[in-house]
Amino acid sequence: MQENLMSSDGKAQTVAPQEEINEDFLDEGGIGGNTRWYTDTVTGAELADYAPVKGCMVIRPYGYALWENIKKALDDMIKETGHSNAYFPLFIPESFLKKEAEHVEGFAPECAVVTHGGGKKLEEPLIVRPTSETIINYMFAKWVQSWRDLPLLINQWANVVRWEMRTRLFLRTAEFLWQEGHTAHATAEEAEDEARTMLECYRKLAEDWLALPVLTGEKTERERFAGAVRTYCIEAMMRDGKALQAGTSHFLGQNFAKAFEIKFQSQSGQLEFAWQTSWGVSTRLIGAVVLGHGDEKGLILPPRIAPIQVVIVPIYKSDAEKETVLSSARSLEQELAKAGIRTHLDDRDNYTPGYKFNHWELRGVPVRINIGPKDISNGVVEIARRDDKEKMRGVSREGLTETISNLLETVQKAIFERALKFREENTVKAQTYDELKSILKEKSVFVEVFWDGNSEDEGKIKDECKATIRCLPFALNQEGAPKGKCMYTGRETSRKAIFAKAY
RNA sequence: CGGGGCGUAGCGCAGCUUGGUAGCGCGUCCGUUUCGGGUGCGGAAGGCCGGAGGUUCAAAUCCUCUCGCCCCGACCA
Repeated sequence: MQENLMSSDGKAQTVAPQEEINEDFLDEGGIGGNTRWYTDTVTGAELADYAPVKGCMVIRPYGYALWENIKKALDDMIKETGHSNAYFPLFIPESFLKKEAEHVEGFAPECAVVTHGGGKKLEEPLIVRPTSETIINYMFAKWVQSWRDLPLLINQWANVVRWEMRTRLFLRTAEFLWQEGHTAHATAEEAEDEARTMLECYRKLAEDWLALPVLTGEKTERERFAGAVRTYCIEAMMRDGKALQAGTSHFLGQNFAKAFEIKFQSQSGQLEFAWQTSWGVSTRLIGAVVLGHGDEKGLILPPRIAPIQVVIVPIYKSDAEKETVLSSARSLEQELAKAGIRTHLDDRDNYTPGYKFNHWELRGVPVRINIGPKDISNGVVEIARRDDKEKMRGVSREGLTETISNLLETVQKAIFERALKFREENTVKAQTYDELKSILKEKSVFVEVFWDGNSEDEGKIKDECKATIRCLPFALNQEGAPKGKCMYTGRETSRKAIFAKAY
């Protein structure tokens, strides 16, 4: 915080503790270097607060508004691609989870189990859903008889619970909000297409709305969803060079269909198991926005999802000035709101303008308009951008709505470009394992390598470098991609992987 | 589960070594002054010192036991 004063005893005195965030942000690239910054920013900006239950958080109104905007954007895409929303229960019979071998192995350790209800011990314990494949597929089996019932395209917005050892606000909490899509298809090809289509929705959500460039690709066996045949993902780079998985889409093959007997009679009269997918993104996306764009002053929100896109700060001295300025500010506020711009007028009279500047910067509001007596007499306003801290004085009040709405677009693009440039500058290639090791020892980056190793090799590398294969990017694994030597095994391969430290 | 840290006013902390019944900053409330980058001044409210035992004339402080949270590792969206 730039306003920290050093008192005589050398202790930092904070001017406004509740607004404070740490400065050690980008300098500490290494693991956990910005932990404090992250927590302070999330709580300081009032996105979330710690709940009385370990690992749980309260999503505060400002954070929830952000989630609602993200949710709306994605929900529209989910519906445009033909899916319907539904809701399945929180409780799942324990026996359901056990039906798919890999699935139970993957999730059992982190499940919360309800053993009592109504003062009595339950005959069969209930699992609090960690994900809903089992209960949804149980229902699918009842609903699917014929090829005419397919495809079945369902999505639900829900909360899920995973008993995590180590939690962090938004990034990993015991309970989180998400969307989980579950579909059943007549053919493998169709299910595969579905998985890819939804991954593409996630890419658009991340890039067009959250302004976060992502790598799309496939997970290796080691990182695959428990019960899936193939797992696809979008991976984003945070401002400290670490990777964050921002969404996943799974081709489930017939694994769950067989476990839950989702069978249909095909056009040729054969009884066949359905082919399935599932896909999800969560409130973790909020963490991605915070860590993907934030700076030493706090959040930087992409205009398209920002709960408040424009904040107006009135400046005045006397009561007479106050009247004039506020009435001008109010009419400006209405003008912008009418144009569909999410605008807030900060007319609190118990805070000074300087205080408000910092307040809204911490909260990441993309554009601020300062309006004072001098501006009014000149028919102008002052505009300040959050992303590059640029100030534009004397901007004509005439046509301001259009100016602002263009500016919001500009900012949206600018922060995407900034994030993209950052990722490109922090992506390097390695030819050998030694190279990989020394690169990752230096700093957190994406490392592109030829890869022909197996899960065991991957495990060893994780132990030694703390880094994992984030994905096998589609872009680097196209038909006819060049061949090279696997950095680990030395075998010739055309497969390329991205290694990185991850959240 | 292992390692580390912390529980004292709404928030951030001091006090604990050397026991004597609690203090600072910010915030809050009232008044006044200010307002173009975290205004200044004056006044006020607010705390069974995480919990339970013990030692003592006396415990925030010493001892034992507990509970909780945060951070770091093993698991994960």
